[in-house]
Amino acid sequence: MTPGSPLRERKKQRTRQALIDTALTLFGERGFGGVTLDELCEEVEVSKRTFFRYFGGKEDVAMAPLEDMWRAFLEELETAAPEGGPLLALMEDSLLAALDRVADEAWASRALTSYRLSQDTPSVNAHSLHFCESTMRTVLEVLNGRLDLPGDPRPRLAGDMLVAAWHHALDGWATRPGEPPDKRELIARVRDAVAALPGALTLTANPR
Amino acid sequence: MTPGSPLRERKKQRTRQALIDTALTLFGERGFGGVTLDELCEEVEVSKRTFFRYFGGKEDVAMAPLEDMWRAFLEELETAAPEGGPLLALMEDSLLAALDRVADEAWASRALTSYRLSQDTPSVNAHSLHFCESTMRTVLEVLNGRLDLPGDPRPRLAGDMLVAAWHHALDGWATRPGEPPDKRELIARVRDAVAALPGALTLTANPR
DNA sequence: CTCATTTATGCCACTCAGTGGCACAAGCCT
DNA sequence: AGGCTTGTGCCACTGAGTGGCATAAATGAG
Repeated sequence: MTPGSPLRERKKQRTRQALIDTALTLFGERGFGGVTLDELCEEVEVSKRTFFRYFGGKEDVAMAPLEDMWRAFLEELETAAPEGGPLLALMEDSLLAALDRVADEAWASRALTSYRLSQDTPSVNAHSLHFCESTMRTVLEVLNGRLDLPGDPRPRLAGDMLVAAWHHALDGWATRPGEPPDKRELIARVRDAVAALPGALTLTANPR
Repeated sequence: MTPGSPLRERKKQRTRQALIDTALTLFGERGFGGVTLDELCEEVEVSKRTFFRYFGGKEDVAMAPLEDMWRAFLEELETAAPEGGPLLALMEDSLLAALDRVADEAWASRALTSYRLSQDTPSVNAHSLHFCESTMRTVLEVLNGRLDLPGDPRPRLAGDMLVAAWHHALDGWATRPGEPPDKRELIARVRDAVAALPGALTLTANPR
């Protein structure tokens, strides 16, 4: 990010990234439950105590790429000029901007592994959902400070809709056949999912 | 439920309910993290090994009332006649039917405790969200078997909207001032939250 | 360059959730 | 009563996560 001055900071970032990369590699090979923290720490040559100074838990390191994106989303909302307009579109724009900013080629591949881990490991999935909801709460607080939002249920419901669209986009992106993972495609899928929301609301089904 | 014949079955249900009641009481007093499973098991006079034959984990016993309701929701969808109509309304009806069936006075009070625990204990919240999503996936599979649904994103997005509305209804219900907890009010709040979904989609905000 | 201060790390011992295996007891069937 | 099935208790074990304290590495001032 900003490898400018502080030597110490760079070391920390390197350690953090080493933990993420190694963790994703090992989890990808043997599954989340097939790797103990002791193994991971030994591989990175770091004490377990140190691991917990970088991550809140085992699940966090597995979801780091996606969590980083959500944090970027939050920053995007905090720094963007408070324009008016449809709330959902506003959040969508910030999400896409965050995605565009944080995602390089390596990110896409890491994010893919993260998502797959979350899909076949209940505790990781649970943690991931919790992180989303938690971030969305903060998002709504930030927006409340910058926009004139009603005290309604509606802002929160709009936020949950964005999250739903995001999850669906990610799901389609991760299970699609072709390699390699591409960030442009993910962006397109987010757009499509958000655009599908109104249709989902009124969808009518017939008996079989 | 059906205390008809098998003595063994009744004993099991009694043990299960004792675990739930005692757990919610203790968690309510000292918080989720302030009670160990050993304490809980000692109180109920059951071995820890037995606890894990009834519940998948510590979080499960805390969320048992709400999880029971979701299971009832699923049954409702499986047994109800497959009528056509707006998908969201269909799911809403089943949810309300399940709520009406499972919730007596005692349930409301237990559910309230459960929800509060989920709100101030991250791991419980995470577990709860995971359970919802997991159930909703099953719901969509069931509906796919009984209704002629498109392969679209839309059914899934509709499901997530219902979940969002449910969460919001529960939130308002749990943080409302008056006592005691009332199931009718919860039902009304679910209706309101679902009705607010279209407005959330198009909500427009102005800068402050 | 050196010393004091700050900050990150390592190590150790500990709690507690969750699991596997096996022996035992309680409900069940005829 | 008899065996048969099923639920329970006990025990030892793994692994995540935490607190405390000593050490080492970066930083800043002289």
